[in-house]
Amino acid sequence: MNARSIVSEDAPVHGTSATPVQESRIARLCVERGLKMTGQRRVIARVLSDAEDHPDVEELYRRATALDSRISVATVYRTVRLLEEKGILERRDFGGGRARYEASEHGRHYHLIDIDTGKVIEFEDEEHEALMRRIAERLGFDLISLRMELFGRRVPAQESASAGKAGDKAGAAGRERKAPAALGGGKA
Amino acid sequence: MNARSIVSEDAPVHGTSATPVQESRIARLCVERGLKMTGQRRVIARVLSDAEDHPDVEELYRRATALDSRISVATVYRTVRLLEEKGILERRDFGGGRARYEASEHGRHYHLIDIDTGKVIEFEDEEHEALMRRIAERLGFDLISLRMELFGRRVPAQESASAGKAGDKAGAAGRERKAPAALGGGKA
DNA sequence: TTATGTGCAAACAGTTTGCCCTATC
DNA sequence: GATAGGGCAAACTGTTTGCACATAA
Repeated sequence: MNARSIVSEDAPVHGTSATPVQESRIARLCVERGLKMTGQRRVIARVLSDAEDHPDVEELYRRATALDSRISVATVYRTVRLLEEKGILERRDFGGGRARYEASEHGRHYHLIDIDTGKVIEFEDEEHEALMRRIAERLGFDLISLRMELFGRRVPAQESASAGKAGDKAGAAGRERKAPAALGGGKA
Repeated sequence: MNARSIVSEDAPVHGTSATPVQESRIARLCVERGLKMTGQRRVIARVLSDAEDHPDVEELYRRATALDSRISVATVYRTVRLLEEKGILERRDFGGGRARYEASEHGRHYHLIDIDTGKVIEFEDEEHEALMRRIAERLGFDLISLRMELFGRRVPAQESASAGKAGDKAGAAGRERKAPAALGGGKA
C-alpha cells in the first residue's frame, strides 16, 4: 500500500541519529501507556501507524525489517500481542489462517472482503451495532463485542457506487488449502 | 449435550450386525451425494447428526471413538473437510483457534457466544442478511457469504427473555492463550 | 477387482516460549 | 544497576499428507 512512504522514512527511527524523527502516532500511545520504548517497538509502531491496510505478522515483519534489520519475528509477535492487550491494536481474522492487525479507533467499521482478490473494503453502518445490541439484550446478554465480515464478489459491468476507503493486497480470503479456521457464514 | 443418546446407540453402527440401525440424517445425505460409505464415515455422520452443539474436531473424534474405536483423527479431519466441500457441513470459527462444525441448513442463523462460559446461543435475524446484501451492493459487490458472531456477557440479575435453542460446552471462546486467529470486533 | 478410504506418523504453518544476552529507565 | 525486552531456536497446536494396507462398490 504505502510501502513507499514507509521505506522513504528509512533513515533514523531506531538509532543514535541526528534529527529526532517525531514519534509515530502509535509510539506516542505506547509512551502514554507507560511502555518501555525500545528501538524495535518504535519501528513496529511506525509501521503500524503508517499502515493503511490490515497486515499480518509476516507483512509487519517484512516492513519492519526494511526499516531496521535487527528485529525478529518473535518480537513482532510479542509486540503485536502487547499492543492488542493495551487496546492500541485490534486483531482481525479474514480467513486464510493468519491474524491481521489494524490500529484501534479507526472508528467503528466493518470489512467486506473481495473473495477473488483478497482486497478488503471498509464500511460503516451506524445502526447495525445498535441493532445487534438489542438482539443480545433480548437474549439476556450485554453485547461486549461483535465480529462481522462480508465476503463478496465484484459485480462485473455497470458502474456502481463508491468503494470503501482502504484497499489491501495480502492473500485472498478464500479457502485454497491450509486455512485452519476461517470462512464462516452460509451462502447468504 | 446428548452424549447419552449417542453412546446408547453404541452397538451396531459399524459392522456386520443384525438390526440394520437406520442411517443417520447426514449419512443419508452422504449417500445421496454419492459418497462411498465406510464404517467410520457412518459413525462420524451419526455423531454429527446427533450433535446439537458446535463440536470441534477433537470433540467429534472423542464422540466418534466412543462409538467405534477404530477411527483416527486424520479421518475425522478428512471427513469433515469432505462434508464441508459437499455442503453438508458448515465450518465455524468462534475464536479459540479451532474450527467448529454444524450441519448445514439448520436454517439461517447467527451465534452469540457467552464470553464467560463459551456457551453458544443461536438466534435468527431475518432482516440482517438483506441489509448486508444492500450494503455490499452499494459498494459494488454481490454478497456471497457473511460471517457474524456476537460476544456477550450474561446480564446478572433480573429475569430476561428466553435463551436461544442450543447450548454448547466446548472451551470458552475468550482469549486465554494459544488462540491464533480469533476474536475480531471492537468494544462494540 | 479396482478405485477410494484409512491409520500412522511425519510434516507443516502460525504462533509461543525458555534461555541468556542486551538495552532502557 | 536492576528489570524488562529481544534474538534465537526449540516447542506447541491445529491441521494436512505420504505411504502401505484395507475395503466398499
